[in-house]
Amino acid sequence: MSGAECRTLLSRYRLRSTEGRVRILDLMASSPIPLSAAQVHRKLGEGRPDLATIYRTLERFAEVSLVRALRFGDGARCYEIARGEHHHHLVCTTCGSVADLATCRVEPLEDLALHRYGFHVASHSLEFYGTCRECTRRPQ
Amino acid sequence: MSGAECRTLLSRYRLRSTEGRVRILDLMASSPIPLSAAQVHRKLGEGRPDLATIYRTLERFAEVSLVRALRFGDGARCYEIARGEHHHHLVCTTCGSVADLATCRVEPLEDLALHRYGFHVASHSLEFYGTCRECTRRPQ
DNA sequence: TTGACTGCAAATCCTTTGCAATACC
DNA sequence: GGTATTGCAAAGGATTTGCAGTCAA
Repeated sequence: MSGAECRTLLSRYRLRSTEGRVRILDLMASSPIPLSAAQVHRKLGEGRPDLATIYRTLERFAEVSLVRALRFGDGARCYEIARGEHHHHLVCTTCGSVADLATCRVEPLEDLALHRYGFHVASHSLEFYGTCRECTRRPQ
Repeated sequence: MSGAECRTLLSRYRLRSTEGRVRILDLMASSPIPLSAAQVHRKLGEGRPDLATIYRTLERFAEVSLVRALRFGDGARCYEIARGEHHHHLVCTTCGSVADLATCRVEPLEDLALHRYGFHVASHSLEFYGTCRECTRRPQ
């Protein structure tokens, strides 16, 4: 995503286009995997934007649904650019890779929750942990 | 669970039966909802066992599968006594209640992960967030 | 111009660790 | 008695906050 495209997108969401926000949005848009605030900070060179600003910015982006907040089993809060459909993740516990699993078939469980418990599901999180193809092939 | 029962259970798992462990196990066994280390500490009166000991103990219990570790969307690590089958949770974002949803039907997704991505699923986490029956009924 | 945004430093919260004292088996 | 376990204090990491200065609209 070019700088101009980032600025357009930001203004569409009524967010001020600062250089920091453009850099963060650009990075998020080009990252194949979800990133934590610390990872964004590292990838942007530890300089500015400030770590605190990165936290605030990612949170702001999540508020307007520019990004989606995730939380994996290790507790790290991560964000991914909110393109495409809601989906789940395949987290490799060996190499740390994260792949998207497009199809979502948890509706039957949501129906069960409603009919048996009277519980209205607003959202859910579903993540899989295991071993990716490459790590399965690779010896040890 | 009585003190004696706790001690029996602990020794069955080859864990020394200290007073602190008995109190923690007793509490976990009687709690209808998962508890964090801080919650255990509070419920046990802020005294002993020490908070650090509670962290170590819950982690130890999880190692031997006396409890299961969970992590909800807010990031708090919680533990629940490991009785019964693997299951998922209905977390009410209004009142904070947590109910168990017994049935688990995510195998089709695990099959998909394997066949389409070559990803071997070892475990998964699935939690639902929404509004429980009581909070739905209750005005505001 | 002015309110949104940022940097910096400090504060919070959650969790872990080192170590000497203690309690269990 | 020997070792696992504990308490206490301190360290560590992630995240938030206060505040004054800065910048986009």
